[in-house]
Amino acid sequence: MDHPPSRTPARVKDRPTWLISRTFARSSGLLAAGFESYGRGLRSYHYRLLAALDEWGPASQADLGRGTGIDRSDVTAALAELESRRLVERSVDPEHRRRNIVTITPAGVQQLLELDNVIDGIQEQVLKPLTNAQRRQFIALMVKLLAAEDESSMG
Amino acid sequence: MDHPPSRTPARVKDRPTWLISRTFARSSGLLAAGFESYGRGLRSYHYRLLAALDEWGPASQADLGRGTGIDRSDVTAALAELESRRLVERSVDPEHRRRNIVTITPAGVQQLLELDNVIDGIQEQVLKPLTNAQRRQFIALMVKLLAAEDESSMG
DNA sequence: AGTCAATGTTGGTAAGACCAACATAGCAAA
DNA sequence: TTTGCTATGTTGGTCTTACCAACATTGACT
Repeated sequence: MDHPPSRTPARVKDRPTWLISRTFARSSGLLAAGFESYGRGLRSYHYRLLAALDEWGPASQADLGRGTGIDRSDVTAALAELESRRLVERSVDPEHRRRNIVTITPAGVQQLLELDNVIDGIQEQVLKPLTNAQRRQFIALMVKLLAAEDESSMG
Repeated sequence: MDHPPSRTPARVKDRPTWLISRTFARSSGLLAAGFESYGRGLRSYHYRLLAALDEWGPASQADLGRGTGIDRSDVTAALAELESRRLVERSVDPEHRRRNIVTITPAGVQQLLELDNVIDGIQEQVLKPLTNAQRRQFIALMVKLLAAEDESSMG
């Protein structure tokens, strides 16, 4: 899943960028293991797309891409896989025949709920070393760290 | 560099694993931009290897791999690039002719110092939204989060 | 001497995040 | 209305990080 260094150079090991990358490696390793075991071959793109469809209702592929931050071409590929598993349906928008309307199916909703459970369990594993107060702090700090990004992407 | 989602599904956006992945995207984006502008074509593998050589002295490729957490095959490739830039030298270990002894050159040390400056500047950019106290908290929380991993990799 | 582990190398894979180019569809300005 | 721009979905790439498998060679242990 991940080969952590056994010592790590001193100039590297306390730098925030390094800690962030190790934290990400740990988190994404656990996530990958979870998808591997319980995700039926789906990955994070699929999960994000199912979640977006469930929460925002039917949407075009371009809108899904913009909403989830996934590139149009990757949306196409991921939706093809979801469609082949009958988790979503694609139909041509009658008002704009170039556009597809993507809808989540009942089976897709079911799959999404299962993935929700798996992913919730992984949050717990990732944060296990922290107390509840520390978890809240950690989350709040990341939200603050990312607020600038959100603002800039609004414009 | 990174296409942040414009909305992000609710079930995704507050999960720690998501925040961690966005934080990493931001951090590694800034890092990549820094390497792009000032790194003369080097990337993080090169930096980690130079740092390891500078701090621990000459080492075999296998030791470098274990010490830095970089796979043997990736060490080979990265060292070849460093060698072609005369930032490291490789010579056969007389006591074990299968093994290479890798040494950082003065030019390599020089390059490492330049990269140090670039990377230090990026720490500042990454943490900019946080106060000093928050930065310390954030770092401490990640260290705690990763402590378990370090223990397990010792055994 | 024979087996086994370590070393460096080649070549491959996978996910995530990108980009360029294309045909088609609709819109808007000329 | 024709021309030109933009949006859409699709195909087919690239790149980085992180892996794994296989191989010949080398040395060490039995």
